Amino acid sequence: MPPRATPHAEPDAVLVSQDVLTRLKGDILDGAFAPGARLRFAELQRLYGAGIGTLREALSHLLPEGLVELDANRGFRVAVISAEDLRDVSALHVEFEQRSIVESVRSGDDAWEAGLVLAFHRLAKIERLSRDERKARSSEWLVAHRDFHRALVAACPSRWLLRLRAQLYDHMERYRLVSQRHRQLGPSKRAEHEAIKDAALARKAELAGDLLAAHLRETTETVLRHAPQFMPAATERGRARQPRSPTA
Amino acid sequence: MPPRATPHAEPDAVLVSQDVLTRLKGDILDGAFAPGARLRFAELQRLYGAGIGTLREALSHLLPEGLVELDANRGFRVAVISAEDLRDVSALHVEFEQRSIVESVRSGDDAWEAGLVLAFHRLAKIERLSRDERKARSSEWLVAHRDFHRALVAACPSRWLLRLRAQLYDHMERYRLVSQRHRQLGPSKRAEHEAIKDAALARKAELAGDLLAAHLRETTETVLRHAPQFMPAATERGRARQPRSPTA
DNA sequence: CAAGCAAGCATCTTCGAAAATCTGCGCGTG
DNA sequence: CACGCGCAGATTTTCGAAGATGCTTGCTTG
Repeated sequence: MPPRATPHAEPDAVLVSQDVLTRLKGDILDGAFAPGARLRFAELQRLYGAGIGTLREALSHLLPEGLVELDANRGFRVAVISAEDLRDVSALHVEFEQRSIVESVRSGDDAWEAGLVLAFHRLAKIERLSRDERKARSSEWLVAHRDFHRALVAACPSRWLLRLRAQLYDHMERYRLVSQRHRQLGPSKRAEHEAIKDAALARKAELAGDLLAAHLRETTETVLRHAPQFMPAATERGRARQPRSPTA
Repeated sequence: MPPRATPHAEPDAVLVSQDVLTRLKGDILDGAFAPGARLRFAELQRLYGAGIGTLREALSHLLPEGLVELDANRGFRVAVISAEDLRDVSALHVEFEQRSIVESVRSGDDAWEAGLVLAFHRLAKIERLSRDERKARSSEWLVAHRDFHRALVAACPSRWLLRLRAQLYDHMERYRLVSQRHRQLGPSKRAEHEAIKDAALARKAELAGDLLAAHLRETTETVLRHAPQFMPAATERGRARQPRSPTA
């Protein structure tokens, strides 16, 4: 599938580079750019309508996050994925989510509760829909899901824990989305989300942490179970050149 | 102190942007650019001899690492520091170092042992010197110290644990170096380093972890004890404009 | 025919000019 | 005198041309 770039989503992005960064990151996370694919400036320029310098800036931003890789004079590539990396990321991610939510529940105030209720409401509204409809509005679901999980841990007092959690969340999201391209949309996790939310609001920190951890582990298991389908298992180094796309 | 940029240190850096990145990061870590200071392109251009685009690329790289901050149309600033942030970073850093070294000791092979012995030797050679001499060769010590700590954990099988550890190490190093500008150079930690190395080579994973954690906690305590001296405690937002430097 | 070499092409990397934006100052006005 | 307005200078942001590098193809040679 030739990548089709996300349209401008946030007209409020003050900087072009920030807007490009957001869209590019989203397109890498949801697999519009396949893992390992080269990111050529000519194509990116066409897709995002930004200058080369601006694109380089956005890609440089993604470099330390581990979403793209750079080798000298050969340009940027989307970071590769592997079952091993997935297990590594997932183990740390589960742990960070758990620790974040425990601390968040313990120190959350009224504003946190309100934010959580709102985020859950938005997510539940989409998750109540039929599978087909959920699929059609998957990008909405993605944002709502992300916001819900962020709302759960938002009151965690450790900025660094949240920061690292966010990094790992991104990578897990990429694995989920890339794998989803090769299989059916799974069943809704509405009940699980609700249980976590209720535990959090009831201030049962440990319970919320355990539920969240189980929820995440299950997701990882699902992805791993389908891993061979979306990880072509060690194709030869460097990947075959992509067939020339249909052009404009 | 007007910042004086690090001279080209790695002639083997293939990309100008990578070279600039290395030097700029080093200069931020050791406080040549004070926390909160604005990073003006005119000045950076003069200091590093690189074009604006290249500088932007390097700064974009430092953005997700949390070493610089960006607000739209107002440019980049060195990330601010605070005792609260230091405690946050330190707690996670200690934990990550401990976990990394435990796993590293458990799965380290011959090559790891050799690397550790070598790194310790290099570090010890500098730490045996007198205080004055250590001060004179502080940049050498910095590299040796960094390499030693990296060698300790190098065999940890989790790439992500190592990656996050490295991020936190950088931030802790900045706190150490910025605080050191305002006080005497502390006593050598040679004995502690040796004890950690010996425990690691003796495959006493838990012991090595505990020693390392204690070593790091002590360092943080020292820095925190001197915090008021290098953290001017909430100067008014935006800081006074720096006096015009002597110019070229 | 295999290996080595060179030209041509594709692509990346660097750079600073031009446009956009912000900040500070001086002036006029209520 | 306080306040708002608008201009001038300072700074950031964007962009693509020009140079540098790597890859491929086709030719030459042993």
